[in-house]
Amino acid sequence: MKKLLSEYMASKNQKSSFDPCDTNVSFPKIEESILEFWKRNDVYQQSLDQRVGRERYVFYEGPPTANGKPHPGHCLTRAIKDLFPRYKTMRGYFCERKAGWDTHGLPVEVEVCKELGIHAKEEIEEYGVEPFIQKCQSSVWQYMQQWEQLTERLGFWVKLDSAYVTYHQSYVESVWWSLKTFFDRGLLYKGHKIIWWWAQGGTALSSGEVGQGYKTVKDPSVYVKFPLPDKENTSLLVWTTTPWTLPSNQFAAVNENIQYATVYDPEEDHYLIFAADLVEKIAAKMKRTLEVKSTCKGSELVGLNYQPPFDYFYKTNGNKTGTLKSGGRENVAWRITSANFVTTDSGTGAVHEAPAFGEVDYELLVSEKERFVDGQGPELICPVSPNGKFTNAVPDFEGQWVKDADKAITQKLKDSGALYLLDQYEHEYPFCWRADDDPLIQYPRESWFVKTTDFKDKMLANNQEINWLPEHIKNGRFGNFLESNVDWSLSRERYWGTPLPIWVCSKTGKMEALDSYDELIAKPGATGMEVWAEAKKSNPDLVEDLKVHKPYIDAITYDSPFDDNGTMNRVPEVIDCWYDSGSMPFAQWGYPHQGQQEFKEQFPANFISEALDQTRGWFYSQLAISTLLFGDDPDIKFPHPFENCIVLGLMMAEGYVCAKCKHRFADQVKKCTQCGGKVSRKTEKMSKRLRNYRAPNEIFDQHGADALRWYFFANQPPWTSIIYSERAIKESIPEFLLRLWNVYSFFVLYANIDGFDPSSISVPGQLDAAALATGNGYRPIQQRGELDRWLISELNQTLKVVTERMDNYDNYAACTKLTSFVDSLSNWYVRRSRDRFWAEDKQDANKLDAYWTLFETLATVCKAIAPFTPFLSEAVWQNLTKSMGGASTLSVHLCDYPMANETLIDETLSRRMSLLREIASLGLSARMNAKLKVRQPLSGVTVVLNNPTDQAWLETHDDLLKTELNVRAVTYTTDAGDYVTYQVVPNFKLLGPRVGKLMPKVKSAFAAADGKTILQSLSQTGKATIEVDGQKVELSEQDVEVRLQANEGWAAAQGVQAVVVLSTELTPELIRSGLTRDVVRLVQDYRKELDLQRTDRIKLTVETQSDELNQAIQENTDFLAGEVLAKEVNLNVAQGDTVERAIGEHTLKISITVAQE
RNA sequence: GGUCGUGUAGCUCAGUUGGUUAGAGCGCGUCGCUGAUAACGACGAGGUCCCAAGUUCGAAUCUUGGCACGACCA
Repeated sequence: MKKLLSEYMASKNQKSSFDPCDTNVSFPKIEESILEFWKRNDVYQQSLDQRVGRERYVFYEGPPTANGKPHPGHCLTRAIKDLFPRYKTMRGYFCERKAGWDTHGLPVEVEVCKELGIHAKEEIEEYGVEPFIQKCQSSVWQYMQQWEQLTERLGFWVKLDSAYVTYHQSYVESVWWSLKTFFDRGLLYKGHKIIWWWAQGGTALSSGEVGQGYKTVKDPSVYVKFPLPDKENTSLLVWTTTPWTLPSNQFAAVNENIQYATVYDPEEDHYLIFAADLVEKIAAKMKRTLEVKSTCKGSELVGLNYQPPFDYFYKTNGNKTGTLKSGGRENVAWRITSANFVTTDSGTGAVHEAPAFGEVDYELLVSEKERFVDGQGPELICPVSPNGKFTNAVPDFEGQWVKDADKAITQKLKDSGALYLLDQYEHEYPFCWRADDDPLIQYPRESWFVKTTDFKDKMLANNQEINWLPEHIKNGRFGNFLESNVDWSLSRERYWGTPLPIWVCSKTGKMEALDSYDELIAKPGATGMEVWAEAKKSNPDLVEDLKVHKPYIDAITYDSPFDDNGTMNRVPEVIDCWYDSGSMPFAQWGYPHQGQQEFKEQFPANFISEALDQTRGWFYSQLAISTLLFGDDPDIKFPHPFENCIVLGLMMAEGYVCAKCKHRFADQVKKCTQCGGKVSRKTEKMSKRLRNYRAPNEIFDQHGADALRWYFFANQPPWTSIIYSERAIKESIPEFLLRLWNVYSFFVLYANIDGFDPSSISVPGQLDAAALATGNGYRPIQQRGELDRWLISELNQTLKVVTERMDNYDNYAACTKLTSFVDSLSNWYVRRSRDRFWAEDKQDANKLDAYWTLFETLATVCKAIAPFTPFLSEAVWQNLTKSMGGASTLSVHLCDYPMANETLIDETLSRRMSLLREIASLGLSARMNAKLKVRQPLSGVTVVLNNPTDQAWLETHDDLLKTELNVRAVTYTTDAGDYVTYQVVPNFKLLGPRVGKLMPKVKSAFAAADGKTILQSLSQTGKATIEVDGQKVELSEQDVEVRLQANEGWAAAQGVQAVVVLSTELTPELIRSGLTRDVVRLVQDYRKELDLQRTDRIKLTVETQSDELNQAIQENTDFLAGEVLAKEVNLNVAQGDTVERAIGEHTLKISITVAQE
């Protein structure tokens, strides 16, 4: 029955259908050759070409910045971005994938500054904007090669050579077009914004930068009296930790809903108003007794005027009033207002407001301003210059750095009697991350804004139509962010960015926006183009795109259309680089100056995916720009510019940290190499600084791109945070990739031995069912054996689920299904079919069925996993189709995605087979429990089913169970007598709603009742009753569930559907049979020890004093000889090299000599 | 401080509209197989489903309040 390896060796010399495959597979090596194959045949392009004219599936690439090395997080993004376009392409869509690069912005400038060893803005100016920009432009491509390499190595199919680049002229002009549109529609305006300002460096810091520089510091904490003219001898007690902002005070804020107390301070003979909850605390600080005279709600204080502690502005404007929109007049400043951000957590419950130096303060000013008729409200007071020093508006402190002035200001408050209490306050305060000792200040700067708030409702409506994965992003993080939308602060006082395309008239200050370079230079009186021309002349390598950048674009001026003597100059700002990337839906085509057709066909995107950190980044910038630009167009429906968005989780690194010295290790170590401390596992944020992750290339080289991809796709839904651990990646290989590979190599091994030749198919193509049907010896599925039908049924069931899940962007569930199918394929189909592959007759129909079934399954699985693991599937496909000499589809990636043929899904068979597998598993479990190893044959098992429906079918599979369980007989019974107790439990789902509160009592009634009686009644009459509290509850068959309980004293195992009971009685004959198997095992071990070839035939001598063993071997000589390839078996005195072994109490000596052929 | 998310086995994670025996893989242990063989397979141990209260006949699942962690924002 078994085939000799020598035949296999011989078959190698014949023409074989498949290249033999190495069981010691190296996936990385295979992948390299597949990459080569794809490149040679331009397979990606072919996959597109064959879909031209089909419905499009539009993918937008969120542009990465290539000025840093790619890290594992980028692998995940790129893997997901590859998966769905590949899948959709196979499903028949036309899916072009244009790459893109984000190139502008502060991070690029910072990199260049680092390289130049400078950091302040002045230093950039000193170095020269022109060479600086040129450096930025080239620095952007610093790691380009690594990015392209990663992209290709990961198998991310994307058009790199036609990538869009945000600094390209066409891109910039497209962005200009959108800005001009906004400008012309009045959506672009200039306003103030309070930003974190590095005064010494003269630049703003982004929130990310600010976040890096927090330090714990002690600041003065001052409690200041703000006298209330309307209340005699009474002050509002106000608290601040920035005394330097007091000269700029404009309001005091209270919370309308907090209770405020008027307290009397006998030592000062003065009344103070502050939050009632804080009276004790402040009294304690002052070490005084404060008497509460009355309390009131904050709302009663709102509107009162006060005298600020400094009168630099108050003396001229203190009594200024303005007309309210609601009618009436009110003081424009130095008035108590309400603000709900005021709390009693610290301070006094009354907050000093200096709108110039606090973002919330500023918002308060803006909302105050809105209450007044235009032009009559409060104006911003800012007596500090951008260098952080007081101006002459505050003569007492003029020229002092504000933080230094804190002391003098506090002293002055003391002198004037305004200071009530001086304390210290410890808190976190931001410092410049580049100049450690420079505290940042909040400071107002002029900035250009996009009026996104006008479109809030439209953006929300647009958002509602987007399919977010995970769903909670829609109304959670992203929705909330939209709800609290503020106008987009667009401009940056920097150098390397898209210039804001607004030109101002030198005479009138009137402005216009332009949207192309050609339009600019064609303007009447346009001059300054020579600056670029000269730069280009002296360095012909300069890329043409730089001419639309600073400083060249700034050099160009033209005659003002607004005033005959005026000149138009560009405003100095560049724009936020997020605006660049958010414009890609149209700017990637240079729309509308060019690419109108492309835009029309590829807007909006069906699919995008980025990580969670893009919520306020690219996801928002795209949605905002798109909604503002196209939201009013009746022809463009929501959602746009993207329909489905997978929001990826953040990637964590697995590391090991020493508990003692905090030293970090990438690999697991037993003890800290630095201090010998205990090292424990820790997952934390990936960080370049900690170097707590392995470079992607190392993973590719050791485990391969498919391993990494499959790990990403199959181990968790993509939106959970993913731990990037080499260990985990490695461990996920055997479960799927290797298991599939083993099945495949098993197939190749035997197909070659038997000369199975699939090239008999007349038109192979994609090896679909119709093509296969023409093969030699191919029989329709229905005519094949049960195992084959079962496998094909499972296969189609799998395809059905996988396509359903993938259509819902659920790659995780799809992979789970594929994994379980490959498990069934390997551990049931192949395992149970092995002897068919070993069958003697090469033309045996049953054998050919096995080949065709496995071949079809492998080919189909190949196609099904192609989007997930493109390399492995290609490698298998190439070999499966090798013999067809080009008549089959060139690449698996040019195939259509396999769809389920539902007529081949046999649910009954599927159910039965899983029952059979369960019984086998129970049998093994019972053996384990009874400590009866599988090698020991048993006389039989008894299977007790709790539902006899499938018994007849099972009985036809006795042989299978006999082999699996090594028993001589299998019997089924429904009356298990002593083995089993029937337990009848209520069907809670059905009975629960019906009996309601009676349920617990029903439950105990069931427990008390005799299961057998109920079952009998049910099987005879179809119903039964059970008594609860004197009430009768009618039961139908659906109302109960039967459970079997294996009784004590039997070697039995119970499952959900059956109990399997072993016959444990061992006859001498059974024991001898088991002993023989033990001998086989020992001999095989010894063969291995002797390094014998698997094909070597031997002469075996066994010497033993045990009569029983002698008898066993004599009875089973043929079996023994067959198993160990022995030409002869002797029971003599062992000679030559012998080993002594024992089986239980039997000892034996074994000697082996290789038999000559 | 706010918002969002997460908390289930040693680890990484599933868990469908609430239904009473909570799953998978890895790891670990025991064993098997030795013609897929530097593989492979079976079985097993391991859980206060973060805590508490509530709703319900019934809660890992729903509600509320805590706690812890993470992210974003302030």
